[in-house]
Amino acid sequence: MSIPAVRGFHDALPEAARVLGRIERIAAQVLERHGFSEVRLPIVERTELFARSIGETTDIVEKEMYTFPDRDGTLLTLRPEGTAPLARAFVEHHLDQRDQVSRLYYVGPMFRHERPQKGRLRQFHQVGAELIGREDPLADAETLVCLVDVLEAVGVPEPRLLVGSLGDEACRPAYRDELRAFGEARSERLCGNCRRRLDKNPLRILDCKEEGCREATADAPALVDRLCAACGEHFAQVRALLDAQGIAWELDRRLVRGLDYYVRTTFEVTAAGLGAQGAIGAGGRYDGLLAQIGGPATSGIGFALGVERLRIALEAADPGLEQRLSAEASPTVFVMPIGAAAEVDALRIARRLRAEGVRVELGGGRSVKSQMRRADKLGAARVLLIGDEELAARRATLRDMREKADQRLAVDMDLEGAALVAAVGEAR
RNA sequence: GUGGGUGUAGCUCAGCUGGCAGAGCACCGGAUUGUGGCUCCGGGGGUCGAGGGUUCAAUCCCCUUCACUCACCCCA
Repeated sequence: MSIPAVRGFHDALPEAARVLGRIERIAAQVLERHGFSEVRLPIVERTELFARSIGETTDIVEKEMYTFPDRDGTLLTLRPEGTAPLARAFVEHHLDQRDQVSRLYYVGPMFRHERPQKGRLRQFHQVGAELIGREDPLADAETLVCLVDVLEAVGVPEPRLLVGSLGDEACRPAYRDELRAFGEARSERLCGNCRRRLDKNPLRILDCKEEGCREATADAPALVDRLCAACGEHFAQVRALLDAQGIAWELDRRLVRGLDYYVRTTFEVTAAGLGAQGAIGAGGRYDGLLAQIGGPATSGIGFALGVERLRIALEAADPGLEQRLSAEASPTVFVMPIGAAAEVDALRIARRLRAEGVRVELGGGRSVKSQMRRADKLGAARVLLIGDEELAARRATLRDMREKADQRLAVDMDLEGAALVAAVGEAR
């Protein structure tokens, strides 16, 4: 291989890109329907934005960021997630002055320097939606409903929605201390990793997949049982709203998120077929984030979906999806010039058909046989053949590729618009 | 960052205990001069991931390295 792509940075060739594009398009449609507007934000931000918002001690900031100095020495980072940049733009442009409530979404690449594996790339794409300016439970419920709507429209089979609450500054610190004490009391049963976590981020021991740790923490106190009155009430209302809508969700008593800015409601969606990476989307409430980066004391909640992971989930459940979408992209008409003299008319007719919305592939160059093979391979429904005979008569030969008999119908080469489409399309 | 698996044609892979590198599919051309699919015939294509070592001889054995992949960690 000459110059390979960078590790973890994948090319999406037409077949894959079609599926990815469809996912993004459908998601965007649903979000627009929910009142969200798209924003396009930079891929590069100052490193301090992520350090301050995501949290200095999170895995993302500690070891997963693509960080490099700009020419003047400013530390820049390829965005590892979308919420912090959006919050930055929100603050920078004083969007809170424009409207009490903002609903914004984005689609684009994110970068994390992790070891690649199934469903995990160093450059991947997310569709994210953020509802800023509302702190009432209805906003949480509405965001979750939106997430469910997107998943349904995209066609994710049997998603599992896990919802939990992380409490806030009023109740989490006390719980953290309690959990640390709980863990230290039985630290001999925890794995080395978890022992280390006890000090820095005790909540993580709940997330460990080690059998021993799971057993040791099975009866650990749960944050959802230690919420302060305000958080407890908020969560109860969110749950009630979800239930009233018949949304299928599961309480995750030990849901932990890898970003420090989350408070109260957090959630995660998983789907089958993703190997060890089950999550296709996640999100939560981040009431302190905007103030933390120098903005107004405005609350927000949002989610992000992993586009590549959605694709894996979709294709795991429907292996024929890629092929079907490719077939749909086949040209309807293959315009085939035979000889240089026919090229002018072939190109013109192709343009006329396309102007009417017909998918047209223009052939050319090679023998009739090889052009026919190509038309067949592309899945063209009809071939419009233009050679010397046709030029002389000003009538192109039309062949329906589904017919086996060698029938030949003539199409007036000087037709335009709907008449041309009718002549080509109605011939059988 | 750690561990396992795998690197042979564009793709999927075969190649027994070292002895000149193969198949299927794909691609290109032909089988009536301007008509596809099925069939038949032919063709182009390979530094056997890279570097080093052992050997008369290495795709095969040894070392190193790189890549891909799965898993851990963590996450979309």
